[in-house]
Amino acid sequence: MLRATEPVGLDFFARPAEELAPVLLGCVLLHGETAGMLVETEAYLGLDDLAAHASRGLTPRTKVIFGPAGRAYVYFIYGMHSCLNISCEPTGRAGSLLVRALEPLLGLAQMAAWRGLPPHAAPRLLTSGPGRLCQAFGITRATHNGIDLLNGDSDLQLRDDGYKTPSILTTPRIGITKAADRALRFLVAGHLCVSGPARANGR
DNA sequence: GGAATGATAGTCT
DNA sequence: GACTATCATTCCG
Repeated sequence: MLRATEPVGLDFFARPAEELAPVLLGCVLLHGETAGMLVETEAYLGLDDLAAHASRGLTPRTKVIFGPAGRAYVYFIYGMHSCLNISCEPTGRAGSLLVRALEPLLGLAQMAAWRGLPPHAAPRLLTSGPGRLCQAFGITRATHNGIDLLNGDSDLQLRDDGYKTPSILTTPRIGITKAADRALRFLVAGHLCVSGPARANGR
């Protein structure tokens, strides 16, 4: 069932976000006893993408985006939520992917506990949304920002379980006001665990 | 089923 | 001092 064994290589990540985002659908995020498969991502580019944090240039907050690929960029938003990104592009160039939704695979009860939900809450409530999945995995800026997702010793890891996503849907990004017309959101068509309204997702 | 709203704190101007 | 890559709740139809 779960073949989450192969770490993903670094050179694989050192390319543009819009190219990498659809490819990472089907990869597995691993944190201790919990694991989830990526079913929805968004690409954020560099200086010419006004919706990206990195568009304002290098600041203390955005330094991970400009750093090496395959690192976790975790930021705190709206006073209460964390969001997880994966850095890409070679060092010195900005680019990242926002992880918007996962399909829970292992440790569902653990995720529910982190979310403050009953042990058998519906799986789609656990990780469908960037804020939700961070809460379910216990990911915060303080604990995970900047860590190497490709290192087998890391607390949080990204792996390739060889799953080929049958059908990928592309839509504009969600929750932004600038550059909102660019189709840089990628999701597994019709998947139960993607965020947003069902009709727009082929469900 | 869908729209509106409030909570709440880090970051940058 | 304004803004924000969100979520849960509360309405309304």
